Amino acid sequence: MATSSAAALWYFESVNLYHILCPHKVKKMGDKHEFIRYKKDDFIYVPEDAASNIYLIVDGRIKIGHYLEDGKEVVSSILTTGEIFGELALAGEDTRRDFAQAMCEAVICPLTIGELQELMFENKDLSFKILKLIGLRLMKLERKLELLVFKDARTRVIEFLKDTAAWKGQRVGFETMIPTKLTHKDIASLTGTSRQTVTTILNELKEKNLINFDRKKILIRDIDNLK
Amino acid sequence: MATSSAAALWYFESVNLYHILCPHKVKKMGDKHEFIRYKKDDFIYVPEDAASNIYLIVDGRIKIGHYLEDGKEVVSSILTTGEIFGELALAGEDTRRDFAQAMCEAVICPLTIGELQELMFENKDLSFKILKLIGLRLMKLERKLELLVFKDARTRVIEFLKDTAAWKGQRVGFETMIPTKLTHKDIASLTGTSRQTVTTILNELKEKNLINFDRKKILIRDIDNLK
DNA sequence: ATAGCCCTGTCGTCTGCACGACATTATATA
DNA sequence: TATATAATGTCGTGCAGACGACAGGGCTAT
Repeated sequence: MATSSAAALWYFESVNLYHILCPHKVKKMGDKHEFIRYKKDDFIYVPEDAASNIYLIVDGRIKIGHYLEDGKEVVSSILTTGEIFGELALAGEDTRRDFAQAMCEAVICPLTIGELQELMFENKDLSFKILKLIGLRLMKLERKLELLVFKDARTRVIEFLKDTAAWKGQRVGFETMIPTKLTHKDIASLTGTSRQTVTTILNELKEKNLINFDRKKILIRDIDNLK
Repeated sequence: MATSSAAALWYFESVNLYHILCPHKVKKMGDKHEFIRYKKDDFIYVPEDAASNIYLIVDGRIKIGHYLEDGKEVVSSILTTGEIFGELALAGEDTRRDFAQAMCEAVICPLTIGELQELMFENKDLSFKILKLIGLRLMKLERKLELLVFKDARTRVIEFLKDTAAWKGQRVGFETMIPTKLTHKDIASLTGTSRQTVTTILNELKEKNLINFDRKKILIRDIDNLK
């Protein structure tokens, strides 16, 4: 179908700011190359914090999410090395509405929006890259919304697997291996389903020999025939 | 609650590009001020069209949405005078994934992304405004996602009424009047519920004297006590 | 006018899946 | 190596809300 073949590519595009930013930063700000190290479960920021930085993940896994009034945690994404978060600060967010938390030992490189805006003034290409970055986030979110609202739990989990496979998986022949420490609870939160449902669906897929998984990885037998 | 009082403002912020763009356009491009007139149900663009323009609504109401594989229409928003659409073209969208359709006679001012990028090169402020515009869309979408996924149908409809009231309503004393020709089906699509459910909820609220409505408007008695 | 169409209102029915409860098995920690 | 803690697997129950069906009311067009 046109929607998923023609349109598939944009979805996995990414804007690699890391390579653009870090050299600049080094050049411009001397060797003030700052890294911050976080321990497991440390928060990089929490709601109501001033949104004064964006962050590049140098190493580790970061969970982005927020809390509902009843205290329940909602995970909106889990990011790893090379990815960026907190970018809404650039688009005018003044105080954080979400939180960012290290899921393990992590190293983060922060950039103040001041610095970044300065860089953007000089480097028009960078401005467009950032615009693209945020636009991409918007498109992804639209897709997620559609998935969550119009598809049943099973489809949501499957699409999540496919997306993750395309994003982080290593393909060998027909099989795609996703190294991941995501728990069923994480997947549930990411797909807007309950933990039990995820367990059931995953086992059903394993049963049918469409996937296999253990606590360290998920293996998709044939990504094009997963449905 | 902190979430809805402190954070309420950003949500209704808008970036008025119209006033920034049109003068520029006039100055720069001579009097090549182009307007296109659409009749009811005309499409401004449809999926797979090249995404080469962004559009300012001069007059009329435009529906933005897309189609599911089964042909069902999903409305993502309904925009009116002064608002902008198609802005993802700026962020790297090459072909449209959604459609834009006139809901009545409408006048639209198109700008090619080429033109706009030129303007952005000269006018840094404009670049930031656009970044902000897209960032704002992103935040709105995040809110919508949360609403759709974690709230029940009743809350969704109520929040929709509140948002729309804040956005387009005219407040007189305690009452807020929303002039609108939205059908229950439209509201259903916008809130991710079924038409019947919308009808029922709206009538329940009318019953309780919290709102009143007919085919032309919705009247909210006391927006702060609507729940 | 009058025919046709879409909008609104109100039923039941049926189902996906959340959620609690619990057993079982891994993993972290002492 | 033992023990606490968290992750997984599998029930049953309950219910929000989608959906089909149909009836009446209001626009619109001819």
